[in-house]
Amino acid sequence: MMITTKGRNALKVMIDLAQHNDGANVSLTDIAERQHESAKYLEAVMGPLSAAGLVLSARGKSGGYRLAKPAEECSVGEIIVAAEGPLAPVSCLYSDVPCENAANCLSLPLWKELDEVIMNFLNAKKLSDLIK
Amino acid sequence: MMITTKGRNALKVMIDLAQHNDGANVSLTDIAERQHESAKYLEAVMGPLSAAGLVLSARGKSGGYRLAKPAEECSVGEIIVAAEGPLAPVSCLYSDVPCENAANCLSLPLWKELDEVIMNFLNAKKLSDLIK
DNA sequence: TATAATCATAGCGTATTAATAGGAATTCAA
DNA sequence: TTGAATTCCTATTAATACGCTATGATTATA
Repeated sequence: MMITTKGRNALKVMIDLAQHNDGANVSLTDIAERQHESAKYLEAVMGPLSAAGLVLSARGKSGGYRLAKPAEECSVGEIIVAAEGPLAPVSCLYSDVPCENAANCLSLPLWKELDEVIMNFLNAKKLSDLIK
Repeated sequence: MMITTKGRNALKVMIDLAQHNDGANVSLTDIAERQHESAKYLEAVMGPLSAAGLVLSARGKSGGYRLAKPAEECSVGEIIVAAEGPLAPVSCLYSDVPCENAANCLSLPLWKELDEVIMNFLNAKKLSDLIK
């Protein structure tokens, strides 16, 4: 599986934030209740999103999260990548140790193209497209 | 990862078969040697390809495998699907137990589109495109 | 100062994957 | 008819990733 529940839940949370995007902080407790998820688990989901600068977080009482930029400018691609890391469809791509046969591998160009096709699609989709 | 080494090796073997597609049977021992893989492991790779009708197999001495149809008519998509099963980028798709929230899931249409984008790309690529 | 949050870290059970192993069945050829 | 070459079948193992839970520390507001 290329996009795991981690990425799916990240998108779920971002959609929820986009639907309650009135400038106020939205707490994980609220999101968890609406989305039927454990708030504790969502914490793990938010970390990377926050680190990537996709959401702004505020600690303490009446804290929570909110979108760092308008939903029209936030692509599904950056959400998924933030949550899961580069989602290469094949482990050859983005590998620490490149395949020693890469130079004469007949498949590698194919995988690169596939990766581009996927990322182009996901980057073109914006959060605002999903909540219509 | 969406396409695992099983699928990658399946494609590798199919490329090798396409490069030695003179009507004679090609044994796994030969392929394994050329591709630096264990022949035993490749056996496991061939099973699904044979079951899917992508290759023809002949047992016994001077047996082996050969392509069931010209490389121009064999798509990368069918090879990968034969080797790995439906490669849904997200587990929601092609799941035995559909998500009970599917009816009002805002992400599901996105995942379906993504799956189409991927399969359209892979089905358009033919084995002959890779060996040029 | 009490409370409501985010942040950090560790752990566990399950499933998947990659790869190996041993042998059975089949076919051809000498 | 025997032997060698080959595909087929079924386990098994080791490693890894994933989903999720749990515990507590830190931070900021009311």
